[in-house]
Amino acid sequence: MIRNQKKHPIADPSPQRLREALEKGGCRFTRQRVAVYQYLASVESHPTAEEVYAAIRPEMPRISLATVYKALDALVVCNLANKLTFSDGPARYDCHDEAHYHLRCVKTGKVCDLPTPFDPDLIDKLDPKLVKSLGERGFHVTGYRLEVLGHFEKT
Amino acid sequence: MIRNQKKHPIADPSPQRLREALEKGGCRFTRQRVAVYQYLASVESHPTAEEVYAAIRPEMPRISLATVYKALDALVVCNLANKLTFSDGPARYDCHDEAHYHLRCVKTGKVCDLPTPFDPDLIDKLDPKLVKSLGERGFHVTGYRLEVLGHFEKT
DNA sequence: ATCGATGCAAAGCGTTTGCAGGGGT
DNA sequence: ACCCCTGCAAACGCTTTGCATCGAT
Repeated sequence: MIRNQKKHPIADPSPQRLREALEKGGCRFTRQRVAVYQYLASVESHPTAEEVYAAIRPEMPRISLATVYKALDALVVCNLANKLTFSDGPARYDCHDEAHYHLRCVKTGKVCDLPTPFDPDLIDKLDPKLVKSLGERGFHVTGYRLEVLGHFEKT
Repeated sequence: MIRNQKKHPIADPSPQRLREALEKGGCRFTRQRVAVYQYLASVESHPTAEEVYAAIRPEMPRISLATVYKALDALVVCNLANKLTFSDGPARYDCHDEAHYHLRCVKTGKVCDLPTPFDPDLIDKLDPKLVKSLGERGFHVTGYRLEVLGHFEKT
């Protein structure tokens, strides 16, 4: 049984909750992180760091792309966001509260969520001994990630 | 049912078969591609382009890294190899015929194969209507990827 | 006051591309 | 002879880093 499958209890974009979660993770509460987090919470898509940067700049013109990367890292560390990283192209981020599967277009790199219910025990169903045997070797399984790959018929 | 889940019918490193597969894919048969392919077929690991380059250089000192990348691309195009891309770190290649799952350490980014048998029909088992309903929307599913995530107990 | 975070620029890494010359068909 | 492939170097895209300053605690 996989415990601690990534969940994101705080999809609420309110700064108070963000503050608590950042502090719990040992990170400071800053304007830049509020902006990044609120943007992430406001969109359905899974934006890249560049897209977050472009979206935030109009209201915060002096923010740097490096800061966006660092803010996104902080959110991931504090378990406020996911970094989706097993594809070509730039990493994408989300801060939704339910674990879910993703659909990725191998031609454009775009990602969207699948409606399929997430099964926290899928790994055990695939291989009932796996998590235990990895544990015996010192590897602690915290979750898994599944992407369905394909493309739209027309080029 | 997912069709064309990556299979590699030609794991045989013989140049004759390589030649046929390259020609079928519209690619020329060259010494460099033979070297890359034979090295890939000779190892258990999933080497990076750099590793292939380093392994081949002693016997072919004038080969360039760019050529290794292009040769690997040609093998992938001709369905002779797989390209495995993970977020952190370089792409890795294999030319074995079995798809498999991966284990990734969220702290170090290291990836290794899992012994768990690959189930080509997993998506249908998770959600029997998904592939069909995506097809009706013009999305052609070609495969899926699954990574088990975690870390070693001690940092 | 402390020490992490910011913003800028520059470097880093893996990969791709432009081009002149070489090699497969 | 054709045109793809090679090898070199330079550029590329994404991300991280070094450093002086700023700002949250």
